[in-house]
Amino acid sequence: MAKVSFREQVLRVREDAIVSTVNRLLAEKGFDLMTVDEVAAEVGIAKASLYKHFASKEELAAAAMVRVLDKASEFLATRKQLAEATPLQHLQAVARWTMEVQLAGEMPSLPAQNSSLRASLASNKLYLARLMEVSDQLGEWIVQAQADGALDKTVPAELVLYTLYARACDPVLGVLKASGNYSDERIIDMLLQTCFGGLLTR
Amino acid sequence: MAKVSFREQVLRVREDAIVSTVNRLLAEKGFDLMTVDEVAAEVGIAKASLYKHFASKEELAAAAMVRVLDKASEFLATRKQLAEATPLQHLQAVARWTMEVQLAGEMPSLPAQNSSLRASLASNKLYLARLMEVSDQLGEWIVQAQADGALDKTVPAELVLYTLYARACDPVLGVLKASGNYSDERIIDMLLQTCFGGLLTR
DNA sequence: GTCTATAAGCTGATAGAC
DNA sequence: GTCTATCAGCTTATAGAC
Repeated sequence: MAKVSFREQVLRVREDAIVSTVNRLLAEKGFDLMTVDEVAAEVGIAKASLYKHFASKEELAAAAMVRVLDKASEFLATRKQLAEATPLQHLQAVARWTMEVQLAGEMPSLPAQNSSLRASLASNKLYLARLMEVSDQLGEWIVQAQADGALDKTVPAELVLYTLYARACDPVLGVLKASGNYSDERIIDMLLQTCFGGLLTR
Repeated sequence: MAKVSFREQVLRVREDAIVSTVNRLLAEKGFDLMTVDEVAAEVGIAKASLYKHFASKEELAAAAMVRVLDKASEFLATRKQLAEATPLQHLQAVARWTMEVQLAGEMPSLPAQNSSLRASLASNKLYLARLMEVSDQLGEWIVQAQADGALDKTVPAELVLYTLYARACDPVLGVLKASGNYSDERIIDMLLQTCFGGLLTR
């Protein structure tokens, strides 16, 4: 019993090391340029051993996404404690947090559109479950923010949700950072402004 | 002389057929899932012949992007004839046009972030030249729209530009279309609203 | 000469033997 | 766990057809 538990713990620690490495490489180079050989080498195990833990390169990426979604869930939970904050403030805080993660180089960058990954993620139970968990919490705040008049009621709640997700992996962040003209904080402030306030003069 | 001209014309027609096929496949399946074998087969030429025209898979994609940018330039030119339209109306018309192209399944879908393509495009003279051409015209309208008070002056012009480009390949369009809840026109109207007007109540 | 067909080299993902 | 195939897909080389 204790032996099994210990073995399981070792496995969990190793998987954790794998996912950490994958997360970093995905943020650095993206899914295409990350090779499984590279992951195995950095973790310090054989490539075949990797495949004992994860059935495919796609599942590696999915595991990284699950971890990020878990971190997001944590963040949402801490926000929920703040009784004095409005739903809109929660949503803006989440958007800010996702951009901070991205600019910190900790957001896995996956091909958004058609790819082998898309199909794989769409049928990954664990990923979908975490995504729904996060979406449910965000959806709650979105509906509340629309009810209290902060968010535009003519925009469907699902579009608001997708828009927030899109900001979490917005390539514009990277372009602005690469230009070197703005601090990370300024980039995030500007993106929040265009996302919530739009491009038009208010 | 006439012989050379004829030969050149044949080459141009063939390249046109290649780029058309590549454009369609990129829109359908994306860069990753498009294979060079597939392109050659659909065009009806040998793969080796393909490599006479284009040196790599990346250059095939670049050629498709150049074509789209040319179409965009044409569109900008026709808009410029409309003397009575405001700069803001021009910008909104362009954003609408890019979304129409995307929903019509004619927008090449490339991996936005880190990939072999990114580096290749960044050093493709022809692509960069067309991109700059389009950006210059858009930049003119952006500056004018900010000057006449239509666009928010506190948003740097370059961020406005990047935001418009991002809308041209926004994955949110595809997600909304896949949901089946909205017509193409409604999707575009909503995206225009959130892009220019923001999520907040006005 | 240019296009075609074919095949072979290379890299990277995946599966199986040990 | 490692080591060793296998397979797919990009790229290049070779040889023959018009």
